[in-house]
Amino acid sequence: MSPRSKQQNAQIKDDRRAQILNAALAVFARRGLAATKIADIAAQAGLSHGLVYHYFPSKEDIFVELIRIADTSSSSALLQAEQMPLPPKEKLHAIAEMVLQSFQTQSDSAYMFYLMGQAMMSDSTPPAAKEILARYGIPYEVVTRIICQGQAQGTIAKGDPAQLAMTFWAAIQGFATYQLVSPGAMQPDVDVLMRMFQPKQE
Amino acid sequence: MSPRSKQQNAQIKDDRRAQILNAALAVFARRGLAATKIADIAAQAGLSHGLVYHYFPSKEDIFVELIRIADTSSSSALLQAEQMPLPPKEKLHAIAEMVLQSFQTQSDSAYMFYLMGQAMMSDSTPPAAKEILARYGIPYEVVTRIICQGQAQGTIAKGDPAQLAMTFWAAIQGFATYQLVSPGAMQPDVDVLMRMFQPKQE
DNA sequence: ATTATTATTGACTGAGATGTCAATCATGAA
DNA sequence: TTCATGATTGACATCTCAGTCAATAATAAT
Repeated sequence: MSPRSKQQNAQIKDDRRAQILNAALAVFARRGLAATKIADIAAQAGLSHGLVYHYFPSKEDIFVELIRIADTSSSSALLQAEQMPLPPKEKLHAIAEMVLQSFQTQSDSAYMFYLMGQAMMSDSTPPAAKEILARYGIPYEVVTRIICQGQAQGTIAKGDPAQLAMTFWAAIQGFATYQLVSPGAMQPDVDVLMRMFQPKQE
Repeated sequence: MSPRSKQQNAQIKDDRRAQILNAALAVFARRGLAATKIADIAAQAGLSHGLVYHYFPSKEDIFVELIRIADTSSSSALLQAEQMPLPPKEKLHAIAEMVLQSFQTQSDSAYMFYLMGQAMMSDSTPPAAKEILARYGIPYEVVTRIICQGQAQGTIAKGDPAQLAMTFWAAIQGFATYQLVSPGAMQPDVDVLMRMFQPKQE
């Protein structure tokens, strides 16, 4: 009666969805949402453009899904990092290292980062994605909290914690961009970045 | 015989060109090249879309012209800054302040910065723009030179100067993005940025 | 083999954007 | 006023691409 089992079909579906999302991430990051044709995504994924519509209702929906994934995965990674049993300064160091490392090893990560930046900037970002991004603040908040703790114990420089956190992420955002422009050209040095938090020495 | 003098026509032409370029800069930065319709630029500039074609052969040509302007103006600003009679560290400080200040006062500047980043990243950047960008390295080289001088006299931390320069510009690139996402929300602190160059203290 | 089910394809349609162009408007010289 | 020049407009032809859909391929149960 049934040619393929439910499970088999579900498996194929999941595989194809992942395949399409992966292809779309690379193409979106490199061309931007508007410049990307469904045919580009299909080609990158190695299937017909009709099939893409079998799995996603539209180009925008793929984009929104990617933003959703980037949001949840980065938020959970940061919340998890916050739990590490380390003093504040070392925790920031570990976070920076983790993020920069991920830019090198899995290019997915730098793509995701860049995609978020793109989506936040652009007026042509789909509203559904804008909504997710409006709520997006976990990584920012985590870093702010850690900075506050470090300041309380004097291991991190004084100054508005939110501003320091913003500077931290702005620099990392810049690194992600750099990494995509010149892949593998130069590994940013975490220690240099961490000097931003160096308290005045007397 | 002549209804308007050559000069008057030249004046109008220059004005319109500038008007269109200004409008295009704002729209390109916010939407990206592909998502921008000629009609958007025309609307922003307050004229018909037909007229845009009277002044520029295509959307891409406008884009390339903007990249050319960004290239020459930023290069000359940096070369000029290099000539300031200041010790290396203070020179870097002055450059950072100049750039960050310009993000606040004339939003043109942040737009230009972001546009360059976008153009470097994107696969859909017109080849002519890519060529300009391939040669683009003056700001980078200037900062590298200043860092070398500072390292020679011990006022700037040791480490690969090119890498430090990259980190410097990556952070500033991040600030430009931040500034466009949340205009006026938070002024990045130049001193925080400058700590990246702080040599180890004993 | 047959068949039911679902994945997969690619020709097709319609929306919308680009780039063209004939007609119109604005201006200052004559 | 009239006229010549060039700026300016908006309707139009053309093209590209998003999204649809009827037809086909693949598969495993029967």
